[in-house]
Amino acid sequence: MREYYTITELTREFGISTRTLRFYEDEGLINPVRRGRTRLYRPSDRHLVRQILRGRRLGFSISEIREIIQVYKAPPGEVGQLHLMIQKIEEKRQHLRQKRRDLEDTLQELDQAEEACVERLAELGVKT
Amino acid sequence: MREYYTITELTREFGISTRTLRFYEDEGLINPVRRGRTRLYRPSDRHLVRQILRGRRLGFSISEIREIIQVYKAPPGEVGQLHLMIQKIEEKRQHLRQKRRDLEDTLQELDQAEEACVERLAELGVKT
DNA sequence: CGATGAATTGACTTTTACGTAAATCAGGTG
DNA sequence: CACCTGATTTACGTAAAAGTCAATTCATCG
Repeated sequence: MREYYTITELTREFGISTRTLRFYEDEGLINPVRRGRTRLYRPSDRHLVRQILRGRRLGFSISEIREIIQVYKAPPGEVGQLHLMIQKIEEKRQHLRQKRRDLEDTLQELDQAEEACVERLAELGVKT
Repeated sequence: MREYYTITELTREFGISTRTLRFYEDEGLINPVRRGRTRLYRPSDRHLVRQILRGRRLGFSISEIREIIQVYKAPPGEVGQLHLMIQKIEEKRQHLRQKRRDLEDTLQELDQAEEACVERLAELGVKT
């Protein structure tokens, strides 16, 4: 496992622009270290980027992604904070479960649509 | 089952604004009938709205939602079109499967995060 | 040493998905 | 009829998430 990645390496790996990476940094989602002014991304930063993009694909906003990322970090030291955190996590899970329902419903309707197409083809005497 | 719904009925049912419904109409996603200038939504329109909102929650853009909705409609009459349609459907399914992977991965990381919290609580001598 | 190519910062622009305001209209009610 | 309520149209505004462009800096290779 490499120690550092450059910004362009990550843009290529993930198919995003440097602007996007810097934007996520401005938004406080990642914190690459610097050598001079140049950003160096650690494996942990790289993994964060992966998580961010996952959130993006799932339609979460930057601030929602920020909240999810908070959760991934080391657990807090105080008992009250820990309970709050667990509560937050459950909340996130609810959102994801809603999305999963939406997803399964959509998949099912796609199946139905395909079936209709296949039937129509059969009616037209096309062999499948 | 009701024959028609007014625009405000739908806004209340789905928790969206009239602006949003009219916007979706401008975008060609729905086509309520009219009595005079007033929009009347049929059960089929209502179902479309439900599908649109599902797509929205999953992070699809309007044009992606438009494509998905196309697929839900009655299958085309021509063989070539039918094959194209089936191809499109498979494509959509791929996108949804990607989202499902993202979703499961995120859920798993949330589980890990929660476990870390619980362990930390245990270390602090808090009974669960 | 000079040029070349990657990286940075900052400012401005764009696209998407609506929000909001103003003016108008239709239809029921007292 | 005056009025109110709910709907419509038109037009402009806006926040989020980047894209784009320009000016600079910096390292390093020949």
